[in-house]
Amino acid sequence: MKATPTSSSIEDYVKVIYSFTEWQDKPITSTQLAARLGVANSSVSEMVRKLKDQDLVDHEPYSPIRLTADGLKLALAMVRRHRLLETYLVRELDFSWDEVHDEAEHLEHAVSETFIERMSAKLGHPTRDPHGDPIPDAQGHIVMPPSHRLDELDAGHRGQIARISDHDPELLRHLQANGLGLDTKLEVIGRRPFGGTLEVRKLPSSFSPSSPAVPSSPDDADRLDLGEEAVLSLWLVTQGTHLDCTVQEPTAGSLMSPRNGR
Amino acid sequence: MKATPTSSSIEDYVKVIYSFTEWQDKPITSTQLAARLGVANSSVSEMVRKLKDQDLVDHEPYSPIRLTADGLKLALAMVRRHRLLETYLVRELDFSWDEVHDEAEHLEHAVSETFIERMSAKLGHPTRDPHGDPIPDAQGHIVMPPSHRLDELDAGHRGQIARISDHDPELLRHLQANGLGLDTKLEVIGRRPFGGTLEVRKLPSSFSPSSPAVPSSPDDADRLDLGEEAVLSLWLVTQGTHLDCTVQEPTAGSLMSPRNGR
DNA sequence: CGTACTATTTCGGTATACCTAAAATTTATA
DNA sequence: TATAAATTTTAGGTATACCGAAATAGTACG
Ligand SMILES: [Mn+2]
Ligand SMILES: [Mn+2]
Ligand SMILES: [Mn+2]
Ligand SMILES: [Mn+2]
Repeated sequence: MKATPTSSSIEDYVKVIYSFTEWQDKPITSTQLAARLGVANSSVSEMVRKLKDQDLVDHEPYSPIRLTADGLKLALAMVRRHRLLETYLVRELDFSWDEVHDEAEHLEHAVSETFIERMSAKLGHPTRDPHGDPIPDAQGHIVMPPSHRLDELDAGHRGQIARISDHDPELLRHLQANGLGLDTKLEVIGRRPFGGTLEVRKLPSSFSPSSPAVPSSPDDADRLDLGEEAVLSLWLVTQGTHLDCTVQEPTAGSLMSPRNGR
Repeated sequence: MKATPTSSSIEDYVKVIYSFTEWQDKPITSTQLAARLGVANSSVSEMVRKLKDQDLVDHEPYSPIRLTADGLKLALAMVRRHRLLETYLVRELDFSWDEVHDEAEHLEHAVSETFIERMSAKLGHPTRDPHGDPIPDAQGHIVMPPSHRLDELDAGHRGQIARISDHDPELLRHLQANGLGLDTKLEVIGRRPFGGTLEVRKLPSSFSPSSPAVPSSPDDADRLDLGEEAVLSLWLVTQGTHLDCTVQEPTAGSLMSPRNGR
C-alpha cells in the first residue's frame, strides 16, 4: 500500500518468490521460502507482512505467497542484475560457472543501475547467463526457452542442454568433469529401474535434427548415468529450437511471456 | 580485545579514520569523524567504543581516535578495494573519474577477495587510482608519492599533478573542463591578494626539469585562477620525481612507509 | 467428526546502527 | 580562575531483520 524503501533483504525475498515459479507454477509457501532463504519461518511471516504492506506480494494468512505486478517488476530487475553479473564475472573476470552465483548474490544489491547498463552494453546485451537462465531486458521482459526438465523426457528424445540449475556448485563441477555443459547435445537412453539413474548419451555437437543420420554405437565412451539431482537440474530443448532468448513485446497484464510447459 | 565480526559500517569508520591521516598527521576527532561519515556525534561515540573493544582503534574518552595495527590493516585492505574498484570502473566500464567514488563506496563492501585479486590482475596490478591516490598491495604496503598540496607552494614552483581529492565530483568536472588532470604540468604564478585565488600556468606535457627551456609568454590561454577548494584539493610532485608508486618492503612496526612532508 | 499432526503466525527478545536531548568534560575567554 | 562555549559522552529511543517458543489455524485419517 505504500511508496517503498527497498532493502537487500526485501530484494532477496522477492527474487526467491519469483524464482520458485520460474519453471513451474505452484506458488511458494512460507516454509519453502524460509528454507530457500535460510531463515526461520517466523522471520518469513513478519517479512511477508511487510512485503504485503508495500504491495509487493498478495497474501492471505495460511496461504501461499504470490507477487503483485510491482513485486514482479522488482524481482525481474533483481534477476536481471544477478544474471548479468554472473555473465560478466565469467566473461570478463575469469570466474568459473560454479563460482559466480555466490558473488552475484552479494553484488546484485550493491551495484548501481548505471553499472548494470554499462556492463550489459559491454557484454553485447546477452540474453542468457552462464547456466542458461534467461536475462530479462531493462524493461523487465523475459522469454523462457521452451525446454523440458530431463526427468520429463522419455527414452529416445534428443536435445540440447538449455539450462542447468546453478544452485549446487558441486554438481556444476561434476557435470563439467563429465563433459556436460550448456548446449551439449544429448539423447535419453533410458531409466535404470526403481528410481535409479537416467542413462544418456552425448551426441556430437555437429548433430542436428535436420541431419537425421544418428550414428548409434551402443556402448561407447559417450554414455553417462545421471543421478537424481543431476536429472532434476538439467533442462533440454528438444527439436531444432534455437537457444538464444529473443526479447518480446510485453504481453498485456503481465511482464512475463507465457512459459511453454504444462 | 575480541575476535572480530566486521561490518560495512565498521569498514567505513576505519577507512575514514585512516584517510584523515593519509596526507597529514593530526589524528581525527569524534566530530570530524561524524562529519565525514554523515552521522551524529553520538553515533560515533558508540561505534568508537565498539571499535576499541575489537582492538581496531586506540581511544581515551575526549581525545582523538587512532588506528591500532589491526585497524590499520583493515583500513588499508578497504582502501585497496576502493581504489582498485575506481580504477577498474574507469578503465573497463567507461565510468568517468567523477562518477566512480560513490559506486566504489558501495562495492568495496560487497566484493570478495577473489574478485579484488582477479580485478587487480586484469588491470596489471595498478599502483594508483584515477585520482592519483596510491593503491596498497595485497599485503597492505603503500607508498605515498612525495607531493605537496598546491597551497604550500610558492610562486615559481613547477610540478606535475600527483593527486586530486576525489571528494567533490563537481570540482573534478570543473578541473577537467579547464584541462587539469592527473599528470598535468603546472607552474605556480602567484597568489591573488587577500585569500583570493591562486594563479597557475599549464606547462606543455613535453616540459621536463632536465629541459630547463621555459617558454614564458605572460598572458596566454594557459593561465588559470584556482579557487580555494581547488587549491586545497590538488597535490603536486615537484622536480623530476616519477609518479608511479613503487611497492616497498614493510617497515618494522608499521605497514605504512614514511610520508614525506612534515 | 474429533483428534493428532503440521504449517503458519504471534509473541517476547536480541543485535546493529542509527537518532535527539541531556549530562559531563574540556577549552577558551574575560 | 571562574564562567561561558564547544566538544564529547551517556541515556533513552527507533527501525530493521533476525531468532526460539508458544499459540493458532489447517489437514489428514482412524
Ligand atoms: Mn542476494
Ligand atoms: Mn545463474
Ligand atoms: Mn563504503
Ligand atoms: Mn579515488
